[in-house]
Amino acid sequence: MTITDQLSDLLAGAARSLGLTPPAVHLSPPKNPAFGDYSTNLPLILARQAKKNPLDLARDLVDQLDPLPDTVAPPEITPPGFINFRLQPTYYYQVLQEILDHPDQYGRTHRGAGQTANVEFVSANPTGPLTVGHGRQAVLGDVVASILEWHGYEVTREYYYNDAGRQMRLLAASVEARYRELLGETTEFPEDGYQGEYIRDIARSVLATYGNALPREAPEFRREAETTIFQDIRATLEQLGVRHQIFSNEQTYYERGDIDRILSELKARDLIYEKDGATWLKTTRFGKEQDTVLIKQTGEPTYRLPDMAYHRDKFQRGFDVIVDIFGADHIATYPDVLAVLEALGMDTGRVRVLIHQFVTLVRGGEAVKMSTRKANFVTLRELVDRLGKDVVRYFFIMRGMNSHLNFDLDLAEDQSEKNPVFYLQYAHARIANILEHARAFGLEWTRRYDPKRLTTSEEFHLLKELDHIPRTWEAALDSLEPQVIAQSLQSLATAFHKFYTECRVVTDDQELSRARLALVTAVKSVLRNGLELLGIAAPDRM
RNA sequence: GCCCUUGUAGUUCAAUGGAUAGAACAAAUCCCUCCUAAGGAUUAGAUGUAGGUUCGAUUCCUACCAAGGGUACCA
Repeated sequence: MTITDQLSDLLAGAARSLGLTPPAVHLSPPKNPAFGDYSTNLPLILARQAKKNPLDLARDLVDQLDPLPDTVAPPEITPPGFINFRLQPTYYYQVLQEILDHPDQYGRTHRGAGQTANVEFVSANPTGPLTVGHGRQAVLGDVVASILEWHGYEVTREYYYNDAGRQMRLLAASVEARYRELLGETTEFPEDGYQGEYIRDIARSVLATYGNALPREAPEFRREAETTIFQDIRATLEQLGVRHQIFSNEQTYYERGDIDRILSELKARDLIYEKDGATWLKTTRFGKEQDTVLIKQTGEPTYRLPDMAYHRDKFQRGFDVIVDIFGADHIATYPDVLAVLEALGMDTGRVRVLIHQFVTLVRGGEAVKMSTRKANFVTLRELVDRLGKDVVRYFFIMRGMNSHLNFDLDLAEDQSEKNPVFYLQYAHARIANILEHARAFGLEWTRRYDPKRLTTSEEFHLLKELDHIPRTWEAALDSLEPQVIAQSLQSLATAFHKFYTECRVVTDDQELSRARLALVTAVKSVLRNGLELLGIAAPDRM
């Protein structure tokens, strides 16, 4: 039980003993250190209910707070009605000891212990290389998965793609057109075809492998395209440090009959009907303005139907948590899928849908519309090649998924040297260097140290940052917003760099040195854990 | 038209309804006989507009303006 939980309980108890019914008591570290270490607005919230002035109520509440843990100083009351708690040094020394005792447990909640989670992300159809835009989702999904793992979930990272629809046919037709061009035949390039240079490369490879006599619409065109492009996608993800355990595709659900099964169940529940030669889903039942086409006039389902089959499959595989990560273009479609699953009797409360906004690519001061078909994209591979995995990952993860990110290609390379990720890594490397330096002086951090030798404001600032880590990393589990982890590491690194300039670790005073070695050792493990969560290297040397 | 997301410093982004709105880059000025200056210190600089709710609003509500996405037989 954390100190804030204890204080919350005490405050709630105090409120009840005054005859009040308190809401969830909220304690948070105030921005201004003059207001103590943790602060609550409970008197302000309860003033109306108590029919009292908040300051008077605060005094009454404080009078009822008994007994406080001995690591907490007597609380202070400040206008307009906050109660501020200050923690004793012994509390922070305990935090330090806790980290040193269990460096890999600090900040874990085990809330997911014994549970499984599935995170579906990237899921780009194999029609072209991954773009910078996909990079955001790749990193977001990977770190969300890591956060779940950190808190005890057994996580499956999954990639789902459509391999049965119009896009893949168009891809095959584009390859075939380039193939026939190579043979000198006059062909028409398909309207809306894929225009990228990589299509010509695939056509050349088809020619080299299968010769010049492939019949019209030979399956080789598609197969070769899919295989080649998928290899490229997987290699790019690998470069970014993203690994999916499972690749699922739409075709499977046709073959297994799941699509037909969904259809007949929807029919049995009177949720579909025929009109104009198409099959419609009654999405108006779910509060939409219009019904939705499930099967086109051509007899081919839209992607929604296999999506439904795929999601039901994920339910049937028994995951406790199912996370779907989509770009903003899917915002209108996932409610249909969820509504259908609900209608078919599944508990959609297990599903967490995370929508991220798109990355706007800026070149020469102007926004570039990216399109795989028109081949005016910048590939993710190019980006990772040029900037490196850590810079690219950090760039995408340091911002909230709802921000409409601007990515300026002209600045990317300049900025990459100034990427804040180096600030974090440098803190880690500096500590590694201190430890090495200490060893050279015959000073090894052992379990023996006297925490009371830590007294300066820089040391306490660091200890307080360490103290904040668990609540921040737990908040990341609730919100599945990775940027709060990045922010917590930034604050920790800032506190460390400040400490570094003000406090020398390796000194003639062996006892002081040992205490500071203990402190930086703790900081180092938290930084390492945090960087690992983000999938970023924690180097010992830079 | 309607729906979703977003408008914060010159720029790119932060800020569970809290107290003095943070950081980075860009600009200006300092600090390496000292464990790595990829660092530290200092200066200047912002909540789109108009209302509302609240003890308190960047945060919640309404309208307007602007950007991105969606608006159903592309995914």
